[in-house]
Amino acid sequence: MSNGNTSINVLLVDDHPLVTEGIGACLETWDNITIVGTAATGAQAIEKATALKPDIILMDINLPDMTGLEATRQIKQQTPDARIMILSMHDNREYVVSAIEGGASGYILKDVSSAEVATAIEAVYRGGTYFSAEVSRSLASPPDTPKTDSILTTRENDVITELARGNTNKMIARNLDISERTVETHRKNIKRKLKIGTTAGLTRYAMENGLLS
Amino acid sequence: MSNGNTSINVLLVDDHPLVTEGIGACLETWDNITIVGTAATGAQAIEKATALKPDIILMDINLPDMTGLEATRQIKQQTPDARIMILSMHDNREYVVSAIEGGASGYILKDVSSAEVATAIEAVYRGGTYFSAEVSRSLASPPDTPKTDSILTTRENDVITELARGNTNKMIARNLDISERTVETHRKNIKRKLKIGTTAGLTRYAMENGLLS
DNA sequence: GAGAATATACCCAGTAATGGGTATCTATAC
DNA sequence: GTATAGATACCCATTACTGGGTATATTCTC
Repeated sequence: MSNGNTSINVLLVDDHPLVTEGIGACLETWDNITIVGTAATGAQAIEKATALKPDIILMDINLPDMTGLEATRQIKQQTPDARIMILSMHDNREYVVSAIEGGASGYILKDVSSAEVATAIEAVYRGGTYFSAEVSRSLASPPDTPKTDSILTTRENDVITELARGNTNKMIARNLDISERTVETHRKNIKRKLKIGTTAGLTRYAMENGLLS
Repeated sequence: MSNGNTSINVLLVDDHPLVTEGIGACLETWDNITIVGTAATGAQAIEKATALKPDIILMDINLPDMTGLEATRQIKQQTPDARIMILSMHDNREYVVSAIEGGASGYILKDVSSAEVATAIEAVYRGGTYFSAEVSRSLASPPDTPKTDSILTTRENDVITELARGNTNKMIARNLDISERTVETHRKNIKRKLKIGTTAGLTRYAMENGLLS
């Protein structure tokens, strides 16, 4: 990648000097990346972000005084143009979403190569966002709705789904090709099993359990 | 970025020759990117993905025979290691999520610079995922529940909330210190305004509009 | 074979809700 | 003063649903 680059100034934030030095040494082998500073706490990071005005801040999540996410939020508040990438062991969705919402432009797992980190830095420097592959997968897939392992029978699930869609017993009977009395009976059984006494309650249950997809 | 690169072979998929040629010309100015082929349809893309084995496939969403997302899915099925980036005018969340779920490693808007595209290509080539900034923001933030600004009156909101909690008209009357007849009237007005005919429907509405917090 | 679960269907007397109205009072805007 | 909106309340005939049952047939498990 040699199409006219200037040096990207990077501030490294991590409370482990071994990590800071290790990553710093690796990145400095890339001829358009310069490590302009390091910080071991969130407060230091915030201070040096202002003082050094780095192009990119590489932020660990676990800092002794505050989370990297909180430091990110504060830095983005005082310097909205700051480009912050999170470096983390964790790929869980909540962290990733919080990081993006807090203004982070990247989220990299610590198990990737320094080449990938360097590429990520350049990608973010150019205005995009970068995520390790596992991270973006967890971002795209919300946690499954907990489907109860269902105390309702197949037919009862049919009936509650119909009911929650607003169908009368008469309509449900027609839709499921059974008698209205059967619908009533299923309805009674559903209420007894779920200990829910009203149509509104059953509707809520159906929604909360993903029966209305 | 000159730390030991080989050339990245790129297949361009777009049904507009101007786009294909334009992007192709821009990318070829980067000395580690080679355009090894172009395709104007999904079927061609699938065929050339197998024949040319490019490192990266740059896929437009709108193709004449199938969506770029569908072509992506099929290519990933036959070549799971293929790295596909979507090129699109659209930053909407459904497309982005579907692209990731279909196996895409990147999603770039067509309004970004060729430098950003080249960087994205390299980022994806190295194993990460890349998104234009606007795209990752829409990915992190599910659409706000549309809170209607509210065609229901204050009292009507009270009643629908009570109703969705499963209270009978009698109970609602007691809770709100009004007559049952008034509850019925409010209920009629709510249904008319929302064009929703059933308790189940109103319950769903209440849930979807955050009235049951 | 016995028992349980599921699906189907019915009865009874009662409650709950409905659509289509009507009406009054108060507050606000013009 | 007039018109409108919101809150309150009512009437009527009807539909929808309910709790507490009862029952039969089928399938599966022990």
